[in-house]
Amino acid sequence: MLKISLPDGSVREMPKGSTPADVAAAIGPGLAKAAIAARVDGELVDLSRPFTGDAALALVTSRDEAEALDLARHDFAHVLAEAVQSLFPGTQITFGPSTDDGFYYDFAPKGRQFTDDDLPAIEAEMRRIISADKPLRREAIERDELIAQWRAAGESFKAEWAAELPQGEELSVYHSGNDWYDMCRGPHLPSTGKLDPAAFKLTRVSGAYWRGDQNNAMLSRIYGTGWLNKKQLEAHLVRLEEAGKRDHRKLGQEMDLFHLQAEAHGSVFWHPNGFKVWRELEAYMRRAIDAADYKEVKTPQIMDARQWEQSGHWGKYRENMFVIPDEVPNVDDVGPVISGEADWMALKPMNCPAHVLIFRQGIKSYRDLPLRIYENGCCHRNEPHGALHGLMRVRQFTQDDAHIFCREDQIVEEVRSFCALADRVYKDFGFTYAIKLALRPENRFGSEEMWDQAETELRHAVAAAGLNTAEYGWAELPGEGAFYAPKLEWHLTDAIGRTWQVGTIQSDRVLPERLDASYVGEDGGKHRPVMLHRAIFGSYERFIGILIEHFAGKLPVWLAPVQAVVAPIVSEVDGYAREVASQLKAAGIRVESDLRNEKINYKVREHSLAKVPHLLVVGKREAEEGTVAIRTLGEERQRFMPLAEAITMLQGEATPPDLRA
RNA sequence: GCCGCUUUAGCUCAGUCGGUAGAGCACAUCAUUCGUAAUGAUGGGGUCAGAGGUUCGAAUCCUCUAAGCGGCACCA
Repeated sequence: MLKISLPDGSVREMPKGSTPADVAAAIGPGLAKAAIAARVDGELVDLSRPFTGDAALALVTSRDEAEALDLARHDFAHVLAEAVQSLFPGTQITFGPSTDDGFYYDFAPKGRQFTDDDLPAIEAEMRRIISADKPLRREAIERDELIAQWRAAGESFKAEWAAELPQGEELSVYHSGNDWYDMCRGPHLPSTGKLDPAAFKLTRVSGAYWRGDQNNAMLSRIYGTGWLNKKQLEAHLVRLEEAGKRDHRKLGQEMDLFHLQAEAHGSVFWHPNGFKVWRELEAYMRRAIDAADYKEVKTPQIMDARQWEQSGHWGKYRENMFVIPDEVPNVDDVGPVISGEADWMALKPMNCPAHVLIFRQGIKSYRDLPLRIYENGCCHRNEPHGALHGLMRVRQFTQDDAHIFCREDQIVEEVRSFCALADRVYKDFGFTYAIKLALRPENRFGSEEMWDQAETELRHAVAAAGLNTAEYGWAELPGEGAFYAPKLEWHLTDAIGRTWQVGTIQSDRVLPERLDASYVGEDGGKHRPVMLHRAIFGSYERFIGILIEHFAGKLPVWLAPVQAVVAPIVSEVDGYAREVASQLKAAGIRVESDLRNEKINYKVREHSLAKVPHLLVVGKREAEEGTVAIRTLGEERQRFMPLAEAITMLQGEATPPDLRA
């Protein structure tokens, strides 16, 4: 007999060969029905997996939501694969995991790729398989035998994969009924009928490279979202819809902030409203860097290719650079082809080399360090076309970029104080964040010792700032550093839980070396400074995009392009409305007046949709009393107050957070 | 760059079987002076993304190009 201990401390004796399902049945029919998997000695396994000895057992039911969701999504992926192979014979299966909100499966289709139009039929077939309540049965199988089976079945991707698993390893396949199986580690639900046929939806198709490598075959990926029940699915679809309403591209158009067009694709046309937000951010950042003893500079947009060669960008980054010939073209030659030998220039993709060139002017002493050089640096990068996305990924952008030149022994303190500065900034905008350390990538400059040292310093600095904790989502990301330095990364969490990588600080010894930056030390000798690359917003474009989505367009008053609109009810009080507007303007409020011959309902609607924070309505009563009726965005009530009081209130709200008492 | 889809008025979109382009909003003019999410009437506005092809005839079918969207890959 086996001794099976349960979470409540009790122990059950079970015959050899029995399974978690047998224990569930022994406890009661209700539990037997509710159980979907088992945790045996901490490991999640099938209900039908026989015990191999005495064990601690915890039965998993749909109340264990995290496990249940993952199991269900994994099963949905299998059902999807089975459905596709049944509808499209000859399609090869490859790989299909669960995701944060559902699942996907990658197929190598026969003939053509799948399209959205295929989804309804596949969904219907999936529902049929679920309704058929097919038992999911695990079978252990020896590796070479499975490879032979996959080859015989024409499943070359599966065979390739199995062939890379260790020789002689026992693998497992899961059978769905008697007519379909897939290689899988498991575990799975006992049968397809445990899935709710109304709790999933196929959402889109896309291409995906086999094993994520663009040199490999392009597969056809089908995405779905999957849940435990219909209610959860519907709640998820509502969340998607809400997220769609925050889309900065849509809000940017509605609020007349900016536009993009084909003739300058990947570059932003900032409209007057959008640029007001930009200017407010720029002013905020200037106050921050002035207070932190940075020196602001402005450097050339275009530099000679030889300079980029020396910095290493020509070798490592040229694919992403806009390169132009350095010659005055003969007017007659200016046509589709520019021929002849040309020296090359390139638009800067980064500001760092230019900042080193400023550092190099004149002799620097150790007394000058740390020297913090800041620039609102406009960079151009020729990004892969498929990567462009609204304000989030553009080809021309402006970074809040700075480079701190310092001695080795100043690194930890500089990084620590940067952490404090970044913390202050993100809190001013209402974000929480996580910090990650991106470690050396494969494609890199510099020695192993240098990377060891740089990575260790950043770890120390984060520890000194007390940020290497779970609270700050501390994690290390192997292989994700820049080609010249490891990076600390700040990942913001927005109002609906999405994360955005914005800020970074990187400790770099490569560029000072390549561009021969040096300072005179206390010993009178020449020394190499370390260069810390750092940004907080990342880029103005992207940061504004994130702000728009975070606030769903309802920017805080200090950032709102138009902070208040004065709207008279009858034209008789236009004069008073003008007076109100002019007093607000004199008080530094970004105000507009809406004197159009429209009903107040119309004006309320229009300015609400435009997300103006405060609408100041004035009628005969207000004009007589010298008051205003304030309607604040998102509220239906009105507040009546004397004009002077309203001005004080608006001034308070319009004060940037760093200037508040 | 790769896979799929899309592109019609300033915006959102309709346009059947290939027969010569429509709505709402916006805009303009006129009327209306109104108390918190759309006042009414009238009017102007289109090389149907671009190029080529099939056809008596193309927004519609085919090819190419460009851009956009969703992913993949990329992301200092």
